[in-house]
Amino acid sequence: MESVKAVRGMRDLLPEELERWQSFEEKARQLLARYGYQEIRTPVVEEKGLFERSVGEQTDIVTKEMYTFLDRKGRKLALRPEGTASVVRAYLEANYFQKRKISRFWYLGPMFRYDRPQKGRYRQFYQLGVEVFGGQDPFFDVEVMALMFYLVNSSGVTDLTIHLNHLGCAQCQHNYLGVLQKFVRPRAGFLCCDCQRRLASNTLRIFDCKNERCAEVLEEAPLPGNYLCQVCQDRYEKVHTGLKALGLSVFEDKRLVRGLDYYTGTVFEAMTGRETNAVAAGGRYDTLTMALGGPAIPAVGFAIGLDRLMALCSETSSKLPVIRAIFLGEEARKRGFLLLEELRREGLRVETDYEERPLKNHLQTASREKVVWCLILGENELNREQFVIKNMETRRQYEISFNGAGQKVKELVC
RNA sequence: GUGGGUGUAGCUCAGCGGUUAGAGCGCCAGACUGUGGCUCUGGAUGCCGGGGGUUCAAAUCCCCUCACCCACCCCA
Repeated sequence: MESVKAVRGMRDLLPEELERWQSFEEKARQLLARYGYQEIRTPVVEEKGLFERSVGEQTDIVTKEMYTFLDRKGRKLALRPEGTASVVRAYLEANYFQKRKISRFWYLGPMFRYDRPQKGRYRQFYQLGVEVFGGQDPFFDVEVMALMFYLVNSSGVTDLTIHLNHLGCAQCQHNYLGVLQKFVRPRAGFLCCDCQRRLASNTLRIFDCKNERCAEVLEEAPLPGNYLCQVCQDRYEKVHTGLKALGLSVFEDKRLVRGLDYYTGTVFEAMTGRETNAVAAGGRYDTLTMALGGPAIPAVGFAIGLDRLMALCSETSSKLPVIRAIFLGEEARKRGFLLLEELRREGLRVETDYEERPLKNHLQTASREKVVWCLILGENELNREQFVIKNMETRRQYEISFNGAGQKVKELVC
């Protein structure tokens, strides 16, 4: 019979790998708490329309990468392809904008996109994201980027550069698009077919094209940064100097644009030396709350691609030392079982296979599995009301009496 | 969605029309009855990814399919 396998693009996170994830998540939670961010959990399933209205009806994400389906009542639903839309929806639905001036949220969870699977790209992937609502000041942008920087840093990936650009407010964007189209239209014939398509649907994205001829054509093209109004220009300057003041590595990338429609103003990506893909990215989206039927609330946020980040870092977690218990004889086994419970209550990690095998055999197994501490309990020890703790690396042994065993073992191994 | 590569033992891979499909590592047993990593001896391994075809004969050639990897695309 054919065996059942994980669905294409989906994968199991097995314990060995999860250790890295959990260790990172622990540090991330602490960091986020210190910046005053609160966790929010939104459903994996949303109305399809939510993403059409936020991510953008013409974007690839919405037109060809969403998992959509009808439920039994014929509702058009979708597995979320990203996190921001849901958080904005929840923020509006819970009326946070009436309760307090500034709201800071973070989330972590699976997102779904029907992409072709590749390294660091899965159909179910994980993002840790951050969103701030109610703040217009450029310091919010800086705060959020600093947080992104330090979060990524805490994973052990330290060769980070923030690529920074500013797309301008709605008015700047409108003005600039006119200029850009006037420039590109006469040269459209020289662009690749992907870019021809982008021209109509998502003009800004032509700057992302890696095709050499397109790059050549766009060499002379007007850039969004040069068509900013005075207010946007000032804001951009403040963001840039703010990041520099923190000593973060920043690269001003005048050609940086983003794939989601909702970005306005500041946009940024976290790049590492080893990867061409960004490991985290985000930006300001001051008009999104309105697009989803709410009041105008300025907001800024980012998301970290955890699958990519975890593939990059070699996190070493400080785990509890493992104590492997070995019992010789039935009496020792019975008494030992109680001893293990006692040690666990002290917070120690102890395990055993309960098997009746020669001591040599047990030690060999432990040695192969790189277990550092063995607990040995046989008749000899039982008669003296004690047991043996052996360090497999130094080969030293310690005799410990049952009385107050937990504390003594703890001192020894921790 | 487009193009290319790879699927053989638990792992890394060799075999590329012709005996019963191999190596290294790992695994199991023994030498060695309460003290391990070394050594020696012996042992088990497999729908050769799946389906179809060509052939006297297919892991090997052809077609289809599935999965993984790489690049594009997309994006974090």
